[in-house]
Amino acid sequence: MNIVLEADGPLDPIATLARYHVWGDDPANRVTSETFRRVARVGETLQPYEVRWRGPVDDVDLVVTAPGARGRHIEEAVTAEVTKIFGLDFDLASFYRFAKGDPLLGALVGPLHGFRPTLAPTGLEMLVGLISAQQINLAFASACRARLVRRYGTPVQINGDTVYAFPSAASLADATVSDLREMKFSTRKAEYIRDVAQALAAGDLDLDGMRDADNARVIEIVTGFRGFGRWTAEWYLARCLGRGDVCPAGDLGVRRAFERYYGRGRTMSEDAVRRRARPFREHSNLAIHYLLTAMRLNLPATNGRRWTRS
DNA sequence: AGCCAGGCTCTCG
DNA sequence: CGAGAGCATGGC
Repeated sequence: MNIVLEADGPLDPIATLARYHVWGDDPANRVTSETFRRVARVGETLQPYEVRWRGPVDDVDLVVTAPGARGRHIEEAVTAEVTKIFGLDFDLASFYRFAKGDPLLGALVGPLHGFRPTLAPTGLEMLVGLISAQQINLAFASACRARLVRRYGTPVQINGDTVYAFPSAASLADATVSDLREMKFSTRKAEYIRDVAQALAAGDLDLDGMRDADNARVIEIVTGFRGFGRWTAEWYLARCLGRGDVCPAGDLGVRRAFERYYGRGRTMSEDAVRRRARPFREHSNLAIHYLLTAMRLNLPATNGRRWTRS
């Protein structure tokens, strides 16, 4: 099976996929300088696929090959995953117009032209990633998550590479706390992962149904589970559901980025970040991802001009 | 050595 | 309620 997806607006695949390796390799999302490889879980079927890209940043085609794929629902599932992973549904043109009105964002969008946030293809993968990342440094979080993928996922070969299908809810629901502890999760995190997997397997948590719920309702549902606070729920909204009007202001990285770019190096409280982000409105998600990426790449706070409060 | 890392829960006062 | 301890491990 061979699918070509056209990006609507600019797309820089390397910058977009960087999150899958900068804090450690992800066995479920394999990135090279020319390819992205993953396994889609479609019912009982494990469908490996490879994505390559061609053309300039402003006119990129994604070429998806899925060896052995049969059936329309497999093709639709793979297309849906690629759309999320490459952030194809984000409206960059609209964001770039908005950014021009904010001198600071305006200076950052040039160097990051075509960068898009990746969206997690499945809710379970997002939630497990978020639990992994709570409180600890991202390299350690990535290592824990990778150990979990290798232990509970399923290895699949594609073009000489081994990619792991992310574990199913059922397999994580059967995991014991002591098994998960071996992945270096804390006892509590092990319980959170097992519990949310059991809720999914039992149908007590309907992640698909949350697509139609408003932000407040999603936060209410997610934070109803032990181990899931506002930070987790807001990142879920931003990086899984792709909601534009979300700012995880309590996030350490987000706060540091705001302190550097909007706080002149002075510390900002979560509430201060939330207030400063309010004018971003439906562009909040893209704005914070551009700020976080600018921070990671150590881009200067201004473009030779000084930002002044109006 | 000790403190911090993209949090959250639980326990006290 | 608000503050503070505890969690697990690795890097500095």
